[in-house]
Amino acid sequence: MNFMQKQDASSRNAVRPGRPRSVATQEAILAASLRLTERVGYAQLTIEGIAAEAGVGKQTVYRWWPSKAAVVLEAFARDARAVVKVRVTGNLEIDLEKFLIAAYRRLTGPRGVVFRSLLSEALINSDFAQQFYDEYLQSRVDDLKTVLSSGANEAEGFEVPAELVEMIYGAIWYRMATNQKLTPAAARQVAAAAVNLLRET
Amino acid sequence: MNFMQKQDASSRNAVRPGRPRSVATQEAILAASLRLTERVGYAQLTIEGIAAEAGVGKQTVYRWWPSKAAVVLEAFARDARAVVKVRVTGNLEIDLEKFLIAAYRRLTGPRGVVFRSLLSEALINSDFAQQFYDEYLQSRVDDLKTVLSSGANEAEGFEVPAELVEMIYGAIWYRMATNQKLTPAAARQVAAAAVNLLRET
Amino acid sequence: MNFMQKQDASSRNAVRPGRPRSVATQEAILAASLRLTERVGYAQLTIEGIAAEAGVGKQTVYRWWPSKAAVVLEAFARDARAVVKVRVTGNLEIDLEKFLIAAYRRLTGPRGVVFRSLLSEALINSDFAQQFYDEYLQSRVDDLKTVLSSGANEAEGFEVPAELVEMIYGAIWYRMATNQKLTPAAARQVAAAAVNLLRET
Amino acid sequence: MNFMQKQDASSRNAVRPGRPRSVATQEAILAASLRLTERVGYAQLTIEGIAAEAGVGKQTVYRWWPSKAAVVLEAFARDARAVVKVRVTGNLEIDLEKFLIAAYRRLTGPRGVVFRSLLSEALINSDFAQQFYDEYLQSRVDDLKTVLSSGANEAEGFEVPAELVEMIYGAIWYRMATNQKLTPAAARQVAAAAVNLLRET
DNA sequence: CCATAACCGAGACGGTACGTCCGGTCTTATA
DNA sequence: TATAAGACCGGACGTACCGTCTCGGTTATGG
Repeated sequence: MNFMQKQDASSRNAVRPGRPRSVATQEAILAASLRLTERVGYAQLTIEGIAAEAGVGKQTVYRWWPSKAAVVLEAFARDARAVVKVRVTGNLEIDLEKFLIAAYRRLTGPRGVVFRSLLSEALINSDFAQQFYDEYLQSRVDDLKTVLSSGANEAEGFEVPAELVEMIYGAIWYRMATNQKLTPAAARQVAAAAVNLLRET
Repeated sequence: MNFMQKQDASSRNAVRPGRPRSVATQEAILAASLRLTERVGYAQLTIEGIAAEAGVGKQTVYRWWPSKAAVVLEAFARDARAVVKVRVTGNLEIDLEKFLIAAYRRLTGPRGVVFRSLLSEALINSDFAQQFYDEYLQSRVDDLKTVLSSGANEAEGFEVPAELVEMIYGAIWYRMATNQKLTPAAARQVAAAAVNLLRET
Repeated sequence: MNFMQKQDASSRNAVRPGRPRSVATQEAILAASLRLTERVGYAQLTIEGIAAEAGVGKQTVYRWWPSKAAVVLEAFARDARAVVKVRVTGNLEIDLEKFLIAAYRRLTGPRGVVFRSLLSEALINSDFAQQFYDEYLQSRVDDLKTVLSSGANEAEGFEVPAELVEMIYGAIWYRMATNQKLTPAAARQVAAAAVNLLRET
Repeated sequence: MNFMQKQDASSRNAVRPGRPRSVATQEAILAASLRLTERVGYAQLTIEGIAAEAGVGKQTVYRWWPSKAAVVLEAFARDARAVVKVRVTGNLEIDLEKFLIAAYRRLTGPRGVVFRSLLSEALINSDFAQQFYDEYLQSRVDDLKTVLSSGANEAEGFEVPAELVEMIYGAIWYRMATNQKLTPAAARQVAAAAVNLLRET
């Protein structure tokens, strides 16, 4: 769960001597990392800056996270857990379109900047890519698969083809890296294509 | 064309006073930037390192490129121009599969590291995203469209749907950012899905 | 006192949060600056070189001193405080001659190189000239005045004429800037002239 | 004579093939070096700046002078040759006072900045110290000796004591390096002291 | 009158140091 | 033991000049 942090939950939750970890401080750091990423951009984001923004010592950040990417990932994933929702009605066309439009919209605006930052890091740091997948992307993939397989509930043991997920989410990332807006229209086109592909199978 | 450089082609080609730019130096820098990116990774790549590797003064790098991303992009794009080829036989299934397998293979191995670096930068720097598209990606998109539209030559004025390109190339980028190998099998699955979608239209 | 440093004594001696300044580091820097000035000369002296010689980060030098001149002045003045001594017997001729011969000798040899450096800087930087006077020269002027006025103790309220000090010390600086050795003979001649002038008054 | 320049007069005056040295350029460089020294100070003076100010290529400066100190010295000495004058009436008190007041005044104002620069350089560069003496100071010393010995014309073979020159000019340099104004009053006091010393002998 | 040669402006080049920023570690006092 | 503060060593930033070089072009002498 907390493998992004230097000490995992089990050892932290055990009763230990000394002053306990400050939850308020931890949350100040996570909030500051989101705020700063959105304000100045990931390249300009520094651990020093996060600490200052959170009103915290640098050491305190280093004690719990190994890098700025780890801090931002935890902050982003925690935020997503509270936000992302899946509704399935049984009508694949409508469900998928709604799901994708929501996803495209979520990634427009401030949080999109943070997401691009994480994706950017994942591309050049394979350890982080794994953490990014486990901490955040896995859940989104599960969400998508839930939607995609809801229309195929008659066929037991149906498995969503991997390349379909790759192509649907990949299409978002393509637009992100090519300066194109994540419009509802774009979402709709991808949704329609995905439905076509799924019917084919 | 050369807008990645601080001075564009027209003014550089004009007869100007002073010692002319050294071609050997320029090529040493570009070669060094590829070599170093592959060796130490983009995050560890520094202008200072490029200069040292090329046996060149730092200022000389700064004189012609504004950032490490710009150097690497020019080196990568120049290299790609010499390497990427498109063959069209008229058989869409086979042509597309061959095209994608070649693309997947090219992005495995050293050059893939460089490509990820550029993609990584494009995600957090929209100016660079534009340059990346203009200098490199545009051509790849044209290549793909050439292949995709070759099977539809009967229908005049046929236009490849934008989301198709997004989904095909996006699928590659998805695998890149999630630590998955770019296998020929993965390429084949995407190719097959793309053919299905194209037949549908 | 410590106005050569970026933070003055009062605020530094107060209990402040954070890791305190390292005395060992400070002394390594001062020692290195003398060593290097004597070895390579003031023009070739660099902050970078001082830091390297002291085994210290560049920033640590910049944190406490604003320029190489300031470092060298503090090192030189601190050293002088431990070395310069005045003996007064009441016999003006002998006292002055001894005093000047000692001064001439001290400024021959390695420390002379450092002194010339400071003088050189003072001539083209009037802020530094003030600091040089306050931190170092003032004491030497007092020493000289002590010697000069010791023979005139009968006359209460006797004041050494300013131009006398200027001419005595100026004679040293003249020889320094004209490649002439600071010989005991030269010291003796100036001492004799000074005694004559003083008797006249 | 011209040993400050890289090529001496004999070889330059000899008839040689090729385009001859441009006098206008040479004078533009000398004038620019004085102007810039007075404007920005010796520490901020650069060969590059001199070339730009003179509207000249850097190489042209380096072709004729080995360092910025050499340029400034030639410019300053040439200027002084046209300015400094000695008048001797036979009245030592008055002659010396007038001579020193003029010297003090000359070194106040812009040219004083240049003189301090040369003195500053001479203190840390003994080769330059020699050139400074030969090119400029020697003449001033001769001037001073002319004045000092004019009152002693009855005594044949009279030699001005070296330490007297050192003390008189040294007194000026002392004031320069200690941020004190070169006032006529200061000149008068030194003149009076010098006369006393001379009468003594 | 044209070849040869040196000069000149411009500016690229390999370097060195600048003064700053930040990374990651450490050492204080305090909680 | 955690924390805020901040000093520490180290490495890279992007810039300024150094002194050298290589262009096109200019101005002399001499064959």
